[in-house]
Amino acid sequence: MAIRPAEQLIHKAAWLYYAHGLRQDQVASQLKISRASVAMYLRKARETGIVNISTSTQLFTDDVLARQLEDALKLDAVWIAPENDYVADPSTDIAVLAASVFLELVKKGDRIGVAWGRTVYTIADIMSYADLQDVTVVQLCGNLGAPYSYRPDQCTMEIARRLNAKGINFYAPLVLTTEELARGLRAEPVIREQLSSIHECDLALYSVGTVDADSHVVKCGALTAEEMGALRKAGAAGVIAGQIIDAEGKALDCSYNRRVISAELSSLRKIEKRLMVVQEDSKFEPLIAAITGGLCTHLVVGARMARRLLDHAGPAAEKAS
Amino acid sequence: MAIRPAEQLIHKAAWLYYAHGLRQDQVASQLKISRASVAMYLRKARETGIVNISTSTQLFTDDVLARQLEDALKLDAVWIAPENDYVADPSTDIAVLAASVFLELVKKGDRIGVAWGRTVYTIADIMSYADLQDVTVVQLCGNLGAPYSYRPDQCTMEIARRLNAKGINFYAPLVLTTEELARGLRAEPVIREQLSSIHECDLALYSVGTVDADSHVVKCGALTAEEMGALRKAGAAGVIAGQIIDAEGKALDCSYNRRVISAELSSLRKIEKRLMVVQEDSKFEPLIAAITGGLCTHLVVGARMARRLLDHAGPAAEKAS
DNA sequence: CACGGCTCTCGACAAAAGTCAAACAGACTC
DNA sequence: GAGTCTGTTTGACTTTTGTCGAGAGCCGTG
Repeated sequence: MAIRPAEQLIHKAAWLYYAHGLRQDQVASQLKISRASVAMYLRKARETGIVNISTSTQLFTDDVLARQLEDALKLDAVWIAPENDYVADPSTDIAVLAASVFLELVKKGDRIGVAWGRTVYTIADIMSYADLQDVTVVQLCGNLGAPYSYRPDQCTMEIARRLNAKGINFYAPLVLTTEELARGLRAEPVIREQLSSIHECDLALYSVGTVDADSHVVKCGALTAEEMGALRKAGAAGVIAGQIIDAEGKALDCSYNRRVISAELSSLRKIEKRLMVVQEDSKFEPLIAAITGGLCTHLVVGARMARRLLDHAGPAAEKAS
Repeated sequence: MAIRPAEQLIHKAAWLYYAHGLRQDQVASQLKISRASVAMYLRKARETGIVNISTSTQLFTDDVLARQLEDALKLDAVWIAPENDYVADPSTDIAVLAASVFLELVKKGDRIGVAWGRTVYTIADIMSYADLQDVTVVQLCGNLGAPYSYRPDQCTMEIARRLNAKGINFYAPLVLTTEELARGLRAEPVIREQLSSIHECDLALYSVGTVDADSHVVKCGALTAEEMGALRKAGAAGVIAGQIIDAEGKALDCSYNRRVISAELSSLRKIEKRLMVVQEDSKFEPLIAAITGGLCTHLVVGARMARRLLDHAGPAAEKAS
């Protein structure tokens, strides 16, 4: 397959069509090919990120609510997806917004840490393609062996593919059976190096998980529902990158956390931009915990959740002032 | 006119169409308006920069020639527009390319210095709209009083308008009749401040002018053809932001330069990214002078000019190594 | 309160873009 | 050297989008 001429043609077609504003038939005659081919090239150009079509996410930050939340929660930026409005599925809207925001935050040369979960995978799945140079996407936590559809490595690789970036996977299980084994594995040079380089990321993308029987970590088998119940009694408030956090956003002192291979929360906090995306209303408490723990600087939520957060933070803020 | 709801609708339409990928009729039914209105909103969204369509300029840097030039001339980046190829007017192609490159180089929060001339105005004119926040566009040199079509303030304002940025004009003439008056004016706090803040720019956009009777500065009446002839004999090699430079790219020691109100070359050199765009083949010597003087880090030229530059620099580079 | 002048909106038509099956061209295998 | 497989190109067709003039709503003004 002659890859070069094809690539060139795609670039030229995209250039003439999008930058010069020619029509497809004009491009076709310039390039001496059929218009149908031009249409195909243009589709490829869009799919591979040679052309970038992005909408301003301004609309969602212009919102007064977003500004109030930024102040109340001391966050760098908040985006709020309108809910029960004109879009069929509100949670899709949040993911679409999150994908746009994410793409807006990524810069050339960045190193990006990606966690996992349904939310992250949904974002990856609808994210448009881009052609960022020198971007590296790293996995923030260990893997699940099971054939589970939102596996950490899948999330990482899919996002890397979309950005035309390098994806670095984490070849270790998320959770091990004994603390000793986990300690040993963390000490392995390969793993050690990867874990210690996480704080060098410029941007992190994650969501937060609940700590009930429906929790992601339970459904994927990392914990049983009973174990989760016990952890909950012990103060578990949420899940970040596979780790259990308490209401203060600190790693819970428990056997499970000691058996997990994942980025340390302190490393995560060193990442400049921490983009947290929450789709479900049920994640209110976990989200509060994550924010309290400083695990989030940029936030994408739905309107209902935003109002709840403000109701929660508002009184506290008033008290403080 | 209710400006708010209209703006909101444009945003929503753009969002549903470009981010969610709905069809226009679907957007129309969601928003409960006619499809024709949706089409109109989308056009407005594109025209105001609410949506951004940008093509990768990769194609033009991938060129071997561009790489060779970068090395030979010690430039940060070079883009080469293919000439006598498939596009009708090669100089338009250079301007289109320059506009894309320019938009790619601009970041949020940047301060941009803009000079003037036909090239700069052409670029401004075909540049697509963008919605950058907190961008400031400043004029690099004084103004022409005459109703001339590529006036410095017009260049600045047009680019500011396209970027949805703040434009800061320079309310002083480009050239005065006496050196004394120029000194006095430069000492004025308003002017002084503006001149001294130029080195804080993150990006500069300019071209270079010739020093013959056809020169821009002659045509707009800043200099007579005779004066220009004399300056040429005295070593003038090009014009940058209204100032005459010699073959070394230094400001020529002459009365004219002392009567000009413009950014000092040393300030220009402090700007991190100096994007120089040259359309005409006749500007070879002036361009060499500008590059020699370190007034250019990013360059956009046509293929013919690129080859001439390489022929010129190539032997010298070989001699050096 | 009727009158231009203004913009916004809509329906209908024309133009442009997307899609598909079939033909085709290379590369590789046997 | 024929056969197969994969990926590209094309013409014909369908769907989607752009545009234009007519009409509707909305102000300030006389």
